[in-house]
Amino acid sequence: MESLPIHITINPELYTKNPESSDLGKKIVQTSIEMINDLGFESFTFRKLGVAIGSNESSIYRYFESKHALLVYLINWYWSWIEYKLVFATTNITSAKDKLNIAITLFTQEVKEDNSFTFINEILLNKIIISESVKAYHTKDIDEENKKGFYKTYKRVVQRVSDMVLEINPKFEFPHMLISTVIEGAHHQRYFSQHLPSLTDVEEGKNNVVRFYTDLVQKTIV
Amino acid sequence: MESLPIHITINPELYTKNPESSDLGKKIVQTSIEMINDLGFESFTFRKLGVAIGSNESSIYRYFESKHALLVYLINWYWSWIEYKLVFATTNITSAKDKLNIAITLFTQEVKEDNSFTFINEILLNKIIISESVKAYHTKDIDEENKKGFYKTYKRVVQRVSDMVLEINPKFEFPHMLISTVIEGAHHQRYFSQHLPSLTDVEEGKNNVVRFYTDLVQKTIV
DNA sequence: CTCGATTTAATAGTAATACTTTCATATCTT
DNA sequence: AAGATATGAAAGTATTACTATTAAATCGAG
Repeated sequence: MESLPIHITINPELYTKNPESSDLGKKIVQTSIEMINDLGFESFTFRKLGVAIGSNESSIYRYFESKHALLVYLINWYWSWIEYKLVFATTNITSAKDKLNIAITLFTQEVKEDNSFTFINEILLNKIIISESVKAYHTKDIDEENKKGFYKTYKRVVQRVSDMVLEINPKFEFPHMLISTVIEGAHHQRYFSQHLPSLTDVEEGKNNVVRFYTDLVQKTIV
Repeated sequence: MESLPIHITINPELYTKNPESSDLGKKIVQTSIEMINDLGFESFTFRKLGVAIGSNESSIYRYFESKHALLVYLINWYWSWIEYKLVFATTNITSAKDKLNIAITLFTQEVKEDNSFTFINEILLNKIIISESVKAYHTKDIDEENKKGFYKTYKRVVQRVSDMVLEINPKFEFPHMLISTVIEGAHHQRYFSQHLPSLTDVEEGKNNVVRFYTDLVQKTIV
């Protein structure tokens, strides 16, 4: 699975010029991931990115109209990638319970390998999702952006897994709540384990996040 | 309970000058809550607040060193208030299960009344917690601020309720994860229900958030 | 290989933000 | 009434998040 030369297509509304269409574009995305990780989203600027890649600020603006737009692009890329992994990993598996467990693991485990079939480092991107993604959708423009389809990929992933829940228990009332709780919850737990450890029970090498949410889902949907 | 003239004390590290010590200070806090709700945290500025209260920007800086500091103050006020309600509502209740249910309800229900024993509107403050609180602790300075005790109140509330979980099932491995998942999850669900409804199953007047999390906790800790 | 189109770079500029500083004035305290 | 403290007014700074203009480099088609 990991080495297939797949290609992730991103909704053209999410960029001004497709960053995949040029070396500069790829460099922008690739380096922005590193810099957002290092500096945090607030301290990251297009000016600094320009300096880092030896390119001009104004050139970056031809690809993304703002750093917010770039973050939204990255988030969409991430969810497209997760969706691909999800579909691939659950194809030909008949048991709904097995499929659901695969999905929960995918959402809650730490990303530890960069498949490098693209210019995007998935380990770092996962870290950005954990630390910065809430900033993308907690803005005053959320409704407008949602209308434009900026969060479609994420919503589609939640829908797919909610359907698995309903396959197991068609009477379960809150499948979307459950799945979005697991996804956002797992991100928070990873963040807390680094910065506010007394809010969590994560222990090195014990896979607690995956175990906790897997168990929680199984018990809740009965 | 609601009409007791209680007083909430805030850690002095969280302000430069105590806003409760003057009319101006109270007006700053009171009006900032309204403005953050109206404008969102990003568009809210001390300059705008100064205009709104007919006071000078520089005077506001004498109370809070930045708008981030003000947000952290508000969050702490909120958690102190919740802690008070929690302790009050669970005193003299012997059943650990009952206590836990009271706590979960407190965390997940919408705040609908402003007790107005203070200058703070708790309905609006709850909305700020839902929409903006993640911005307070998703910053590069989190570790430093955590060391200074900025998030102590929140952590103490989580600890109290984790202890209730352990009272019911002393072998449960992940009490902190469970409680922080419920708290953050409930905030997300409220936010999603307004802005990204396909990520949730909230319905008007059906109390779904409370029901979902109450049920989830009961099943998970067994 | 060259002409025209496209892409990128360089430079400058703008409005707003998030403060800081200084000094004057008002108010409150004893 | 004097001194201390709180607030206001005004100006200033560095940075941000862009936009605009023009020139240079590069690329692709005939």
